[in-house]
Amino acid sequence: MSKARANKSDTRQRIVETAERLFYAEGMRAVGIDRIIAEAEVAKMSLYNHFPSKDDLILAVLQYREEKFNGMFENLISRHVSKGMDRLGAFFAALKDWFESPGFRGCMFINARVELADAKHPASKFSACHKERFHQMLQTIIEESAGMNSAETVAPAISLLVEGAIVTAVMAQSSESADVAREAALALVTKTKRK
Amino acid sequence: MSKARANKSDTRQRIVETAERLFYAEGMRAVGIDRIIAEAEVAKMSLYNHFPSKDDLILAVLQYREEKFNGMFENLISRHVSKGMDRLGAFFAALKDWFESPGFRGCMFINARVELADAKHPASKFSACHKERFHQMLQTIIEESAGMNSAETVAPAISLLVEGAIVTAVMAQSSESADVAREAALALVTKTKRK
DNA sequence: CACTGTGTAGACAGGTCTGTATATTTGAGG
DNA sequence: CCTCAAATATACAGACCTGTCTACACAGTG
Repeated sequence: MSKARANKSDTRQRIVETAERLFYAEGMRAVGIDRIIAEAEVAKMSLYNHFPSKDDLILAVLQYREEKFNGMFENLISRHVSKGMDRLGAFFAALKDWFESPGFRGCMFINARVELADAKHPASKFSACHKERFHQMLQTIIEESAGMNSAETVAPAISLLVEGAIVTAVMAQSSESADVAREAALALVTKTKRK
Repeated sequence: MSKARANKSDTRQRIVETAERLFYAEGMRAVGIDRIIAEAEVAKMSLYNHFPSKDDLILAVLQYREEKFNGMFENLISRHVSKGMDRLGAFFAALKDWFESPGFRGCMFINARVELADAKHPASKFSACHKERFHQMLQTIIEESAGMNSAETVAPAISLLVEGAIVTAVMAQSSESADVAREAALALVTKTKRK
């Protein structure tokens, strides 16, 4: 009693959540297994029973991160939408919220791709796929503001603006790139519509 | 004789160039000192005589990288300019050339910032400064195509497009983001001029 | 010639890393 | 109550990492 032993397998979940937090904050190469099990309060063998290797854990962490990030981001967007903002404006407002959130250190999937270096690593491939899904989500939002046809032409450019804003927010340690991206995106949308 | 002993200190230069090549290709955490001295054909003590620690070497490598990159990029731009292209168009053509160059793995300064994680690390600070200088250089080019006044307003947006194109080129392993960025940049310039 | 500065070769210390092995404890279901 | 799956604690192997130390080779200069 009282030791609050892990019931069934929230152990796995605790490992993934702890690793996600540490990997995002300090990088996947910088954080070792011993550190993860210490902070997750889990035995090393428990980790290796759930994940054959650190690479497997990394992949699982990114999968978890995608779900968590999507949920968080949709949440931020709806909050702005419910205040009367259109969805594209709400997207950029959410982007800025994210940049200003404590512990912000850029896009974890970009970071993973950079840190792992190897494009063939499963986690690199997953990160590339995440970006495709993210840009698809953004395109859907753009369609509401720009219409189906013009969205197809401006969406790739706006995706670049967003990726650039993320990177620049990290490099310059400032969230103002979100505003620059929003203004440019709106300019592109109105220009395309007018055509 | 004949061993082709290092005359004076091209030793230091050989260390920096080797480290730059390895760091860019595989990451600064992934490449160890032993690997660098082996490929540079240099004794470990020679390295530690020139650089007190690996962090110092990293900083020196980034300084070297900036000069090398600037030279390479200016070179690519002039080649396109001499074929009759305007400087802004030449910039994006050079960007695409870079993306398609063998061994391309994104912006080394972004990569350094991501890998080091610590914003206060000297190499992180240097990387942030490099980005400022790079964007300033880009703004100067934009001024030629858009005029002084409108350049000030569009340059930050075009910088985001360029950063986004770099990241996307890595993630998608494709150079087409350079074309998307160019088209969007031209659209922003013409729209701003018209106003 | 002797001195000095630079590079070389290689061993080594001390830490950290991933992953394994072992032996034990715990809790839930039949 | 007994069994079995899952978690625990801990030690350990073997690799790799940064950085130091020592002893030596060589070239140029006074």
